[in-house]
Amino acid sequence: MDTKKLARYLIGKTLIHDTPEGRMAGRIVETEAYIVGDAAAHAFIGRTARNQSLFLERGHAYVYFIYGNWYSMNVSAEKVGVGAGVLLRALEPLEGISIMQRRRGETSLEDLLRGPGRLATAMGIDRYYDGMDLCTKGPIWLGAAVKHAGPIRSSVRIGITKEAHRLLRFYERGSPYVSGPLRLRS
DNA sequence: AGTGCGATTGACT
DNA sequence: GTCAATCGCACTA
Repeated sequence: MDTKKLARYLIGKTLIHDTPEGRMAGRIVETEAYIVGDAAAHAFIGRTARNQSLFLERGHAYVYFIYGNWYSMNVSAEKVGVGAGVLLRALEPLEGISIMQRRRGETSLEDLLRGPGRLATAMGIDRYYDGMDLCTKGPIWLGAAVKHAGPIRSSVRIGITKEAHRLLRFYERGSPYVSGPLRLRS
């Protein structure tokens, strides 16, 4: 499975985080692929202290800090030594909603996990989780789909300038929990 | 040691 | 719709 396939595969799966406050879980409804040779990818410049988790075996967390305020989470996508990942851009709230709302403020269900920075804030994800294996049950992991996913559509990626034309963003069509402008949600 | 900028968000016009 | 905030990282010297 390559990075692009993983980005599609992850739609509908769940992200679960167990904390002392309780369990939080969300259903992945939007992803973006950052593939090998992609000038927009963090791994493009080669392995560094910051991005080394992208070079781990498929299924590990790469968490980075951006714009002085936000964290975003990726799933490493290729075999060891190859840098590529899938950015988690939006989740549908499933469990631990009151915990997440406490972290994010009094936001609607639709805005709670809509956007990479928002979902990381709500789920309590920071650099502590960087490098963790998401494929085995631990503090944070990826679970099976809880319901049948709707049709998956692709679009240009959001928030980047380099290689922005590539159709490497994937989302569940019609989901109210997807980020981005309306034309990129239907 | 200094510089420029980013896989975003929230506040404001 | 526009725009500032904010700081870690990569790069230059």
